[in-house]
Amino acid sequence: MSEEKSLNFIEEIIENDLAEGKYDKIVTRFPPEPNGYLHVGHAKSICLNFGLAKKYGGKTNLRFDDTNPSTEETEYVDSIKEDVKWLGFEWANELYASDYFEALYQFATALIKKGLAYVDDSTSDEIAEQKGTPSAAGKRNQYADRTAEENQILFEEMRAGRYPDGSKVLRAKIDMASSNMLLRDPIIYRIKHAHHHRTGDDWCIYPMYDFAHGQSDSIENITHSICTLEFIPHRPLYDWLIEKLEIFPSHQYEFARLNITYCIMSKRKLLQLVTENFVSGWDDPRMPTISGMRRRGFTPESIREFCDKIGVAKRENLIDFGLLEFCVREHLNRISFRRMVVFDPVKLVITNYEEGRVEMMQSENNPEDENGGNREVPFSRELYIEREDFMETPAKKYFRLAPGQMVRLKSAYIIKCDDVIKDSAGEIVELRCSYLPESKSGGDSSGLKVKGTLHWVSVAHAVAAEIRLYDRLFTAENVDAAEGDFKDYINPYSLQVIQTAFAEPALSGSNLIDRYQFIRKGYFCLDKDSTAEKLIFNRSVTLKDAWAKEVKKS
RNA sequence: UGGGUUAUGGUGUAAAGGUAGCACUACAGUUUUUGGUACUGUCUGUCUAGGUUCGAAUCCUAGUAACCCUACCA
Repeated sequence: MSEEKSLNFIEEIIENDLAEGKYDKIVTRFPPEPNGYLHVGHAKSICLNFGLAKKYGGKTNLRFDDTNPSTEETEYVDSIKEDVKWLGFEWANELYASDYFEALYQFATALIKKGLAYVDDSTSDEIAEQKGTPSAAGKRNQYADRTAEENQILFEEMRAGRYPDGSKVLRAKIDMASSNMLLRDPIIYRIKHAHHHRTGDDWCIYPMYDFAHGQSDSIENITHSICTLEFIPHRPLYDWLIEKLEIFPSHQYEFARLNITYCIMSKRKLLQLVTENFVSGWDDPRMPTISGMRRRGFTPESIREFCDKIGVAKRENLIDFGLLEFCVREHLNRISFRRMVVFDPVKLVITNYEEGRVEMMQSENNPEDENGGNREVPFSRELYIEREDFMETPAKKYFRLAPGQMVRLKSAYIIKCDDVIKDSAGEIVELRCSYLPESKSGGDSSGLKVKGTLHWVSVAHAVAAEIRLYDRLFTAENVDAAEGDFKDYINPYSLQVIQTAFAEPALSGSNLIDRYQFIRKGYFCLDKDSTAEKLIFNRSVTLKDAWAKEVKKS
């Protein structure tokens, strides 16, 4: 059987907890804030949280962390649900931090009663000032001395809308001298007279992250609350609140977020790319968003495989984008239909092939799939081949077409180039070739072996298509570490459009879910911009190209 | 002389005192009607300096580096 895979540190913690009988079942959650679209970094978290529950027989909630009405929208909620589902996961419950606003308010009241929270009238500047710095302790102000009764009344009045935004906050009373800034009497409620996408105008005070997240975890009996490294300093506060509130003890564990070369993973920056029109939208195929990758033609299987391969640990990492591409190719190779499309055509005439004759050639849909079947490809006297597949004076080791040189036309005949026709500018306009009738695919009795095989499309049967080729969105390997503004590193050539490529007729019936390999070109899928009149294909990823490497070397 | 976290090939990630392994990348080859796929092989690594031990990536001591923490964001 398969060798047992080593556990990541979170799996180890869970297996220990389970072995000790700390829990019967584990409960995890995926807690996005609905203020942007999900990206591949979220995919890592989704695969982790849902994957753990699946592996250890537990469940996972989808919980929207919607405590800041000024940045959150229903559009984002909808996109997040769609993306999680598309990735192949099912949540046990669809929940919202805003469902708990009343419970959270009661928790705050409990803290006030215990003398562990107070209403502070200071301005935000004053609060920042009194907070000190990492190396200098903060100071408590006179508001911290208010009685529980006074705080209770003030907090009720805050809720009732008696005070304007920013005039008062509720703070936990912990330790202004703590070396952990988050324990220096953190703000847990602020006044925001803002319309919330779910609770409307019911509230004008909203809990802060630290007073919502852990409490929501606790309410849902989350056993393992998994987040990223930057929340490590929040853990003492997370634990403090649970302890003082005497509620279900959820525990927080932190792992390193995903970074990928030539990508940005900050929602703020991605939003900027969208609003400033550097890309066509959140689902632009160049975006590292789940919706972008979906439109690009990446499969959920390949993204899950990627998340599995990158592992889970606590050290900062920068994953090679090539690994994602590898996972995409690996899956697409198994499932995609092979088709022929010529991007940059040059006409090829087979002089000894009868005019008007058309043969339907059989070509396999997928050599990786024995049961994949064949499709028919029309062959005739006039064809298009790729301009780069001919060289008048061939480079060494070039085994494509050249004067006097023979190649096979994929699933058809072996041909030989006899003549090159140029226009007055010296541009090649036509290649005149002859074919070997006895070399037909499937019944080749020519005895000849040729090194090159070319893809082709019959001129008379060609279907026009637009092709969109994508390259990395940024020119810097580590965009976040690069000097200056990230927008300075946007790759101006990240999108290249081929207006008119020529496709074999089988492609005319394409639909959005089909995946293709355009032979010798790469993996492609239909774009949603396609119409009945116009086919548009996105390149998901190129094929590995040994010849390109060879050329680069010299 | 603030606190916290992390250091293993080019990139990730394993090894819980006992052969430094796996994947990607790179390179070389075999097969091939895709210069694809598949297959085979090769290169490259324990942050530094001491110490404990028969034996250290792992334990101890002292350094070094990177990242995080001073939002009424999450």
